Amino acid sequence: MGCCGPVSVYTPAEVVEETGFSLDTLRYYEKIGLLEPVERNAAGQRRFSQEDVGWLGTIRCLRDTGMPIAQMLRFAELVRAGDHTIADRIALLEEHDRRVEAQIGNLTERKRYISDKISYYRSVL
Amino acid sequence: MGCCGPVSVYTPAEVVEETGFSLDTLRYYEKIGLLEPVERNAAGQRRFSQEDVGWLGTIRCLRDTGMPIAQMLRFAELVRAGDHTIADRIALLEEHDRRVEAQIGNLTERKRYISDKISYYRSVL
DNA sequence: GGTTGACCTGGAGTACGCTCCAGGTGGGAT
DNA sequence: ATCCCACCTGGAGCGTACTCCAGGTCAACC
Repeated sequence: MGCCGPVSVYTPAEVVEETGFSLDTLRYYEKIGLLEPVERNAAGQRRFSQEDVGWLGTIRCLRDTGMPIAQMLRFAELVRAGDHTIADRIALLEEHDRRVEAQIGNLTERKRYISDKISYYRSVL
Repeated sequence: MGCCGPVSVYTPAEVVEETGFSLDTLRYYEKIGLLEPVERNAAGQRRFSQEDVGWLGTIRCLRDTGMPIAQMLRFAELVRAGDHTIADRIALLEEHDRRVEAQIGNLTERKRYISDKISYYRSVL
């Protein structure tokens, strides 16, 4: 924020708490470049920025909707490359959005089959 | 069916076509017991029954809604064990049904976040 | 009756996404 | 000062669900 205010910084434990990712997963994400190299304190321990935590929120959303890591990596690269990639980011997210929609449709349909099966079993009892 | 009519029988290729599972997957499912030992012709080649194909349809539905193989195996065992397991089958399917519902809810919520992100990016362009 | 292609088996390998471990350092409360 | 616990690294291991392969057999059509 300002030049003098305390910039919010998170310890690994805090980020685990806030994002729901395990510490191992956070290190893994950093290792593969899904997370940019995280700041360290004098002892070499990670100190995550507010921005890191926000980005992890995005990651969480994409992961939970089934985006493979490889594609998240591509998205991360677009984000890092700057504003001229915004159209590409939109394209990527729109494609993903369509896949999520398809997933929801699929699940909804399959759920009907399961419910029917349950009804059938109930009728047999 | 009758004692003399042709019982419908499917070659591996036909089952692949109808179920969308690969031949390797079908063999794998048989190996782990998700499919009961499939009938063979004189040469040892599989000849799937109508029942097998129907069961594979159920498997497809459960798989596509994210049921792990271990749980499908438990379900398969219940089915094989006979009618006295129907209450257990209902319980299993109901629990799965709730998970599917939760999945749909989750996806729907996440999808909103993604759509919002797209809108944001659009507004920036 | 010869060729092509579907199918067979057992077992190894792959892809993905973490998760765990050993061995070690540093911070911070008492 | 001491102790404990969080954290560090590099690398190995794991769980899930297939997928592929080599080497071989049979069927079916020309």
